[in-house]
Amino acid sequence: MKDAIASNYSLIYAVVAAIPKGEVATYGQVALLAGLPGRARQVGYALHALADPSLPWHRVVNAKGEISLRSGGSEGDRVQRLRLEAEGVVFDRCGRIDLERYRWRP
DNA sequence: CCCATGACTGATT
DNA sequence: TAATCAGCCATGG
Repeated sequence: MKDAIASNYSLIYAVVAAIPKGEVATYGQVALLAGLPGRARQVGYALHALADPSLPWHRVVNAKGEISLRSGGSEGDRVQRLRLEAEGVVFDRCGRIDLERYRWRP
């Protein structure tokens, strides 16, 4: 899977990198902006394959405004929340984000 | 080529 | 608000 940069992933990464600090975007949102409407799943797949710490992937959450847990039992989910809180994003008691308030609107 | 899996979404109940 | 169902498609075996 070395051809990741040769696929639409580049576009996905570009969109993720364009998310303003303190805001979040859903997978569907990223997919749409990346020119892949309805392919939210592939966006998640792309992020799963990603391993770039300089990319603000933590600003990408699912449609419910929750942190998507990934396989592997990584600590990523925990880090994601901490990073978002560090940017001013507030989680409710259920660990969810108010999308109406923090959702990125380009 | 076929099959199973997956950081998902949206409508419906 | 939460749970369920069906649809989406790239990736790997």
